[in-house]
Amino acid sequence: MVPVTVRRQARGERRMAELQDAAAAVFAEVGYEAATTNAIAARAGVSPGTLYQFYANKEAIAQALADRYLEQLREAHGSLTPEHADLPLDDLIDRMADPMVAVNVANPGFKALFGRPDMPEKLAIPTRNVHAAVFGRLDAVFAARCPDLDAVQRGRTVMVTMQLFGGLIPMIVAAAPDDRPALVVELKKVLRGYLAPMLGAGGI
Amino acid sequence: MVPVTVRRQARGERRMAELQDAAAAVFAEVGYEAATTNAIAARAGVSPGTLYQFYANKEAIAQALADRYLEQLREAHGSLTPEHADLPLDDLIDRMADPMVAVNVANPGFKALFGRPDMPEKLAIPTRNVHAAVFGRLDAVFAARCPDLDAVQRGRTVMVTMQLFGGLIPMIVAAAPDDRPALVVELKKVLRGYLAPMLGAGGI
DNA sequence: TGAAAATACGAGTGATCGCTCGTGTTTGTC
DNA sequence: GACAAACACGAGCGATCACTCGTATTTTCA
Repeated sequence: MVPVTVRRQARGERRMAELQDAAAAVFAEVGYEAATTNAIAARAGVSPGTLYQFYANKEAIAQALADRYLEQLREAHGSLTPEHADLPLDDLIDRMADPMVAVNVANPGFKALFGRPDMPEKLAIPTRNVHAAVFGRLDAVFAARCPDLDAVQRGRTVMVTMQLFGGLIPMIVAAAPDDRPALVVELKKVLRGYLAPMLGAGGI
Repeated sequence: MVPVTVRRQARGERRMAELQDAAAAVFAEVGYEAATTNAIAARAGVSPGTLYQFYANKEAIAQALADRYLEQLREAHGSLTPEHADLPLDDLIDRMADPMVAVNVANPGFKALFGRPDMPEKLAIPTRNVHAAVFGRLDAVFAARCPDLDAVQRGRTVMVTMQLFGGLIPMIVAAAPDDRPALVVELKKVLRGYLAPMLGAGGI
């Protein structure tokens, strides 16, 4: 029952968004594997059959969610381009960290989709897209800031930087809202301590 | 079919170890959720019924594995105590990082058991034990090194340090063996960059 | 207005998987 | 050698869950 091409009505578009919201909520609560498609449909106030009217299978919903996340990240990172490479390191770190934290806090469901050690292969594809997009951005900025750094070491640095986010952001998201600012400060300390020797003072 | 007290024979002890090995292998390959008890039994060259002769359920095997991990970590961290608090920071970092990396590389199955965002509640218990053990060790060392640091900030520092391991070690384990040394260097750069301002030069 | 397309329903199906149980085999003890 | 306890087997039970399908309703558009 996978409609190859369907002329969606406005109602259909709305349902798809509602189903994505429901999926995000359920994923956030019980994780991806334990989330049942029937629970997602129920959460959206819809029958199981209706869910499958719009999404071919469970993975397809997760992919839609991952794409939405990618979009949000792209927007949020709009102020992080090679042109900003000469800003003081603290500013650069703010422009990396703050949107990342904001998007993750606003979308608790996504922690269930990313950074999982064991993911169905199909889900790994949108995950890699997000990864690649972030990697590309950081790599471009680092390259602009340090043209002399060789590509291999730069790649390692970008990879490690991304893993630092991957390691610390779940902690920040899981923390009580009152505790988050202090943890964000720690995140930035980590980034500054790691990046300062390589990216130098830059700008100022 | 849960034997409350059983006089294990040598054969039984051997089987239990074989089942733990098989579980570690299967967990490493497909992750915890996707691992079937029948697959674990088959991997150990044993029938499903035999598996349940020794372990009450799937969680119980995971717990046994987690306990084994905790034991290995304890041994590996033997040279990290408050008495070593005055060593140069680089030495201290070596004593934290090297055993951590070694144990994780030697036990690829455990990455499926720890650092998961969504874990069955029962499995969270041995996970917390490991967490608490590592936390206690680091906290004691940091406290000995910086008696003036207030407990709240020290706790945050320990927590962040642990998350740094949690974020970077999977990357190191997943990397080709030839690439690992360079990544361990990066891990230590991260730790040094973050901890140096707080833990100071110490010792030397 | 009427028919086609899109949306919606929800009981049901097939497959999977954790776990059991009746039965047979090996090991330890007297 | 005899008896009990531990070990081992593997077909299959019960529950869960992704997904289907026949049918009913709403929307679109000529």
